[in-house]
Amino acid sequence: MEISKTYNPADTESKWYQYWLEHKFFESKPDEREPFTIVIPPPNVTGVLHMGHLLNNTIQDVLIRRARMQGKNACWVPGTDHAAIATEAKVVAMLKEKGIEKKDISREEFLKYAFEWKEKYGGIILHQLQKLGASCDWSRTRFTMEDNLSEAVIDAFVQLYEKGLIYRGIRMVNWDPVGKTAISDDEVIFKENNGKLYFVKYQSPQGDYSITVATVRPETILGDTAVCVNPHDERYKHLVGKTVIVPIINREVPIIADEYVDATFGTGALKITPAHDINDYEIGLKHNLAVIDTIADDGKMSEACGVAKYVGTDRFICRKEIIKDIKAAGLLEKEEDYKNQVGTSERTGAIIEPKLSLQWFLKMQDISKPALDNVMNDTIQFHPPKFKNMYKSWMENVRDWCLSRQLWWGQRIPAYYDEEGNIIVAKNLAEAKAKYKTKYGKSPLTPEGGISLRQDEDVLDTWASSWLWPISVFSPLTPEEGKNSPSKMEGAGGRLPPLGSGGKDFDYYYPTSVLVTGFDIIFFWVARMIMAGYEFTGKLPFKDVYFTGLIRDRMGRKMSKSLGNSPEALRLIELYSADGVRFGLLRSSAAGNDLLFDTDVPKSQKVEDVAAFMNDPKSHDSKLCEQGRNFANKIWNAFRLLKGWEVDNSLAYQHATAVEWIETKFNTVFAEIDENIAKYRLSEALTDLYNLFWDDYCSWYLEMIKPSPLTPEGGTGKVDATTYQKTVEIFDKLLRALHPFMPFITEEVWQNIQDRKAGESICIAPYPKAETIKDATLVGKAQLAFETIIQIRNIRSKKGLSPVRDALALHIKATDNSEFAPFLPYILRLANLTEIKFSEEKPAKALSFVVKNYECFVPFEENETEAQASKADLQKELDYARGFRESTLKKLSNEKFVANAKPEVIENERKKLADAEAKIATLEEALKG
RNA sequence: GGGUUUUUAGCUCAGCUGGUUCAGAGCGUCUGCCUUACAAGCAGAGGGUCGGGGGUUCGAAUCCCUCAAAACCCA
Repeated sequence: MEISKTYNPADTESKWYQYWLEHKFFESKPDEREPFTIVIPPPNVTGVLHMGHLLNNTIQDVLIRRARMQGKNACWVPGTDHAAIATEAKVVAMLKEKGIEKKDISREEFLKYAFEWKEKYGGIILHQLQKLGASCDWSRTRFTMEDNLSEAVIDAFVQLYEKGLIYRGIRMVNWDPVGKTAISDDEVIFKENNGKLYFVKYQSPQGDYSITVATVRPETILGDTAVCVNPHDERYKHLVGKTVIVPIINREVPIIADEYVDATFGTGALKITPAHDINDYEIGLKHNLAVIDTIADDGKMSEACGVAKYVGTDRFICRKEIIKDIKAAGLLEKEEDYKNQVGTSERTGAIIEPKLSLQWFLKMQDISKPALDNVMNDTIQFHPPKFKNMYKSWMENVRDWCLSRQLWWGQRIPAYYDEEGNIIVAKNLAEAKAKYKTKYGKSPLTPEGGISLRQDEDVLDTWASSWLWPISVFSPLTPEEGKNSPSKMEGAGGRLPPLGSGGKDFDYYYPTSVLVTGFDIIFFWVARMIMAGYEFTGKLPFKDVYFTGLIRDRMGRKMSKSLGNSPEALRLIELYSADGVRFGLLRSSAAGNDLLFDTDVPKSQKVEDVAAFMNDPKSHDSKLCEQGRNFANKIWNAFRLLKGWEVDNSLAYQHATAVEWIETKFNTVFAEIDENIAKYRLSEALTDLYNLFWDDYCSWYLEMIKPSPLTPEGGTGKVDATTYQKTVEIFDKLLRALHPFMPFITEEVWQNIQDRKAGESICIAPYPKAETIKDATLVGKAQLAFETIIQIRNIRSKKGLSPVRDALALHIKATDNSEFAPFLPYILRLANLTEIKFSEEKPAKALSFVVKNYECFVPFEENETEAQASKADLQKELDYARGFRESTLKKLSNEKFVANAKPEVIENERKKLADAEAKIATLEEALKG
């Protein structure tokens, strides 16, 4: 059968993925083996696969595939999160297209649409992961809004409330006026903004004095309830305690003094708007100021702003209007350009309005304690450890977590209110009623006899689902299983039952082995999962956390939708194959370090430029991925080569030396690879494998043993059976070692390089182990042979000789050939020599070079200039060797060095000195002639 | 403003407990090859006194101090 000259990944990849699924290689059930568990960082259900997912999931796949091959019970749980704000926004937009307004339909109807939307689009990203080769157990796919997982979220809320850790209160929150919901501090992204600083004059009631304040938000003037100065500010001391009139609304407010005010900023006088600035709010509390909320939920001015013509105007339009009016009133002193940081919503991009609102909060003080301690003492290990610092500073200053969101898509807060506003927190209405009765001694009835309990309208933050993910994904799939679970009965760690989970899966898989995620969600998610782990199970959720860096474009910018600078993941896979893309990403990403991806970027962020970029076939060219694709092709061709050989059983075993050398090399390098993976240095491990396969196995080993074509000079064109079998064995081992990194090409070749039984697969074949090395001197001897070969090739290159046609001879000045002996046939062959002669004589006309301490000659007629040049090369080498000898000598003659350095270091120096001296002698000898 | 990190070849980055097998890799560059596995390839070559300065040490890309530049996190 003719085998294609280049590897065609597209068909191969889908074929083998299908095969893996059919044979259920990725499915895991608890058994007696050691588990190795990873839960996927659930991608957003609205999302499509982006570069970050590609990197992150490739890493997880490498770890899980390796564990599976090592015989562990590998379980990788996939799933998605419900992404409250993002999904709700998508569903609202979809409804709008259908002509339906959210406000016109009921909560139940909305949720029906939302689930329909999720069914239709929510699985896209998981499907895309399959293209990447992700070996998830798809039968375990979970979703944060499904019943079991939702139940866990509600359980958690009730438990925490009962422990007194959850409270409801009016607090300043980050209000997203587009999403019309509160969001957490972590979801606010600060962006630089070119604004203006307005200097506005506030006059006294009688007009006998005035004070000028500087503000970037003049529209909030309407909510001002004080002007504040620094108590030490001499300019204003005499005014403290007096009042001024707020422009436009003519409200009389006090001038107060507070250390908070920076006297050097602006005019040193600060207007105080407690309803719309967190710092002003704090000052307001301290000084008992009134709070006037002048901006409505949608970001437009509310009735409370007190000026009829502004009501209903957007806050930014109002800003312009009000400045006009202030100017007209002669109260605007000046305006200056000013750069400041403006908070925007991560999900909707809207500018955040700090706003007072009634929300549910989780007290973080106590719950964060074990989560901090167990990371600092390395019970949970961060890779790389530098992220411990960042984690520590956040955890030590952690603020209470605003849990509620003013949305419908999410788990509805299980809090119930009666007519007087009493609160009952319970899993469901029935339990709430029962609890109510116990607490108040009566049923919560309305005067008409109906049930008066009304459930909170809000839902919980999505992270309140995600933080339970490593626990809740192992919840029983059927209620029956849950009932019989010992954990469910007794509770893990002697605590409360683990949140609607428990069961044999939980007991077996939890804690999970490792979490792989981007460091950008270290606070959102990682920290909270650790908290939840200790709080609800008494155990850590995972032992290791591997943080990936961010993927940036070639200009160093973060890849983002708005910049349009992110290549399409699936297109990259089409262009370079999944193996190629995996290779490209892994090869260049050290743990925790950002990765500059090398595809092109759009000319600008204009829609048409981004579109042109996406349509340009060259826009997705990537050298990184190309290298991966080329590597797959190299493997493919090594396979073709081996397949093309004819085995002759009558031949004796010819290549014992080469085989033993490559085995030694494999074992040496593989020990390093193992160590690198254990330390999560996947990039280094892959580089080692790449070099081992390409340089050692293909470029040296295969060239050594390749049967010479059938020729009159004695080439047989055939290989002996033992060599062939050993060569295939090593190839097989290399494929297995590489499989976790490049699953498809390795499966394809592995299946065809030897006969396989039906249902076999490389993904469950044993992972290689480094074996003990038989002859350690072999690597050194091979090195000597290779250097000799390179020198001769170099001569050919310099003299413009053909590597094939112009055969050369080699004379080595030595009588003892033992160091060369095992590799002589290979030197002869790979350097294309007619003979190798050992003798003390040196030929009259020859080019010379020195390897180790052997003087070598290639008989050759050269003219005077060439001869001079060759001499100069030798002289250069001699100078270097002498310098080298000097530095070693200096060390060894230094008493302090001999006294202080480790014995093996000294020994090594002695050896270096001896080598250098031998080399110098040889070089001097060579130069004499 | 507080904190963390980074600065090594033209570009992007490795370099783990200090010791010339440690000054590396890939890409790019240059030279020569369609040598019957592979031009997605083969064989060679050039290129850096490891940001500046100081210190510790027998010895520093590696540890310490300082300056400069950059990035990120928090406020």
